Amino acid sequence: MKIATFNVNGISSRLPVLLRWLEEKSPDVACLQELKAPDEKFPLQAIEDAGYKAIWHGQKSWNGVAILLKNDQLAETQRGLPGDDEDLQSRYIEAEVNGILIGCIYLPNGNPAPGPKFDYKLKWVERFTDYTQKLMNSGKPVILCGDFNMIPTELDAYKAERWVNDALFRPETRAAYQVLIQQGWTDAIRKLNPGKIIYTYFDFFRNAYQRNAGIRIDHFLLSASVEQRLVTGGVDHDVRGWERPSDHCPVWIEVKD
DNA sequence: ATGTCAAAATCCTTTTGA
Repeated sequence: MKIATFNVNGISSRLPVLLRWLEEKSPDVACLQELKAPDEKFPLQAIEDAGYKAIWHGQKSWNGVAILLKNDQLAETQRGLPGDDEDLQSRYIEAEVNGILIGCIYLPNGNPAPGPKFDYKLKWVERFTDYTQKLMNSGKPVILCGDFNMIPTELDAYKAERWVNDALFRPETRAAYQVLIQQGWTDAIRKLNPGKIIYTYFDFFRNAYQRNAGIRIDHFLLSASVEQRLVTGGVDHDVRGWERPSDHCPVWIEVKD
């Protein structure tokens, strides 16, 4: 089973890229982030025409997440991150596929930092970490994937020293990432490529993609039983070079059935 | 400090978030 994550950066404006990517790479499961569209604007017909069923949690202008499954209906297990009824931002959706819980995450960016957005990010991660501990304790096979907006280590940023004051790489963010990982999750892409420079995001400024000046913020975190089934994985780097692309590359893994 | 992109509001330019 091939599972992918892709921050599409606006599902309406990037629909041609999304459809071409589904056609060319044909993941079984696709977790999408930053739909930037309300529920009623989700392009269900185009996605069904491409051979996928979908669940989605939209939001006007910002955020929004979805999970697509090839040829089959999805069994949704969670919509919205639990733990705060006042948080209305659409940043989490989860489904069970072939016995694996798949959580699709769009973690807050948090810039500018410090400030209220950074405070929200740290609170969100804390709430997320409470929830993922429950998932871990359940003993089920779990995959957490998406745009984490967290640069794990210096290896994961071009000129990391320039990111130290950014919400994606501040000490508080890295510490929160470590707390999460230490619950027992495996960073699949790093596990497959120890020591290798891999980027999943290239901003639109200053030809970042052409200069390979990126960061690695789109992740797959696996519970132990899924890690044992991990076959391979990668980054669809070329997609970032397509016409009118997202600023993120799709990332994917394959696990044994 | 800068840069790009797309969408919404301030409404055909400017502001915003990323």
